[in-house]
Amino acid sequence: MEQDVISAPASTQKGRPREFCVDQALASALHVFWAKGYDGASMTDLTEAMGITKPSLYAAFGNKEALFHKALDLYEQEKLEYGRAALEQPTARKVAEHYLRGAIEIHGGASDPKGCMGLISSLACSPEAESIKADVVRRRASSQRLLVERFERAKAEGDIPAHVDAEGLTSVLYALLQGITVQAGAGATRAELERLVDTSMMLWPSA
Amino acid sequence: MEQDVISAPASTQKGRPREFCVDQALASALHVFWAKGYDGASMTDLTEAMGITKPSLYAAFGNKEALFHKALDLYEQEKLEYGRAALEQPTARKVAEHYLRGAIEIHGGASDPKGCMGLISSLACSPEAESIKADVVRRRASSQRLLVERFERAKAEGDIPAHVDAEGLTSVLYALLQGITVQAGAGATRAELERLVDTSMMLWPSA
DNA sequence: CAGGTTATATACCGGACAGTACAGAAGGTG
DNA sequence: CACCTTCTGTACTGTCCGGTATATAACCTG
Repeated sequence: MEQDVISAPASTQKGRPREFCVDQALASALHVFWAKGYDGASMTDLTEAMGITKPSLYAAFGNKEALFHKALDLYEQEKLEYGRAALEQPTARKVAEHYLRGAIEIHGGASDPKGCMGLISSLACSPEAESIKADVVRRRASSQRLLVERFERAKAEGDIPAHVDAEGLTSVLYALLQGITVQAGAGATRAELERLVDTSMMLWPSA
Repeated sequence: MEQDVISAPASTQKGRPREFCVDQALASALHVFWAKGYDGASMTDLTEAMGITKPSLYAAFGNKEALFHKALDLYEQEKLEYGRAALEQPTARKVAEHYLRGAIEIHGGASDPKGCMGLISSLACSPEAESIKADVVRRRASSQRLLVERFERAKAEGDIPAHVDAEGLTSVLYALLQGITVQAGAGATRAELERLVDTSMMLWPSA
């Protein structure tokens, strides 16, 4: 099996062509998972939003869990871009501010569902969704590690006081981030979220 | 109906006496809702933990939603005590620290489930659980208002700088609180949570 | 055209869900 | 004792869940 190793001659499709766009269907699925969480999103919710039937979904994506992981990949690539961009800001203060303002834009915006897809899907925790939670926690830990390293560098560069704990500061920033997504999901207005961020930045340690 | 208005003479029980303690059953239900959230807790989970059968549960508590609201009452009274106690601390800094350390104790402790029952139950959001979410949000808003008033007083008393936004500061403190419960639920150790709080307190505005 | 391959739609599977009908058991009161 | 009331356990309802068997439709190659 899997032996189209070398000389597949641009293999023209065989059999009936698919009638929907996989990427577009995945984007629709992402929207449903984001709004309802993994457990809350039923196969009926998903197929209706994606505009396909269940057998088509299973043929294209495997099963509900595999679909979720692919949707989470897309979410991380497209929607959590601001987190990667934040790391490249010149100072720790600007890193933090970029994170927090980005969170308002993405998790409190008007076009997409409110809140954080990962948080929503990992807090509920049906027994079967334990691997979902584990995936989310693992991804969060890896991006959190990057932030710790960024703050260590900031200490070395002097834009964070030497007595500050880089890991503690990262946990604080993530807590603020999580609080923003929670409050956005609970119906906080954009103005309220901005006051949260403004006040956070006022507390941020100055060089 | 309901006409035991005046002269019920200490009405001795009529009919077969109940074989379980309602308060104890409610405490068991609280534990299940706390661990699994409203949607995640099935009637089977609840009846098994409470040690009673379904008809007994329905007779004593009404239905699943009514049981949840009663469990949430108990949760607020017993487990969120630290929030009320915090308001009585002499300075704003001590109010905040009491809140955050209390959160570690309750939401990151070893005896009870990790995380916040309200947050877990309100983020999932099945269509039917919308009233659950509304209840949690309403309770949160009312306790948040008390905190704003406490910080306004602190500004008047001078232990918060005058330029600080009391509502913003309250949102920040709640965000930290929510972050603590999220991270506790995701498996953070007590030491990690304490570093989070230590760092938060270092950022807290000094008089 | 026939034959192979892949996608589609309908209709179904066993299981779990919240909630309940019913019969019997346990207590009072005459 | 009979009688009424309330609780208890068993067994059931209808609905929704994730996942699939089956038959047919659409495309290729020969």
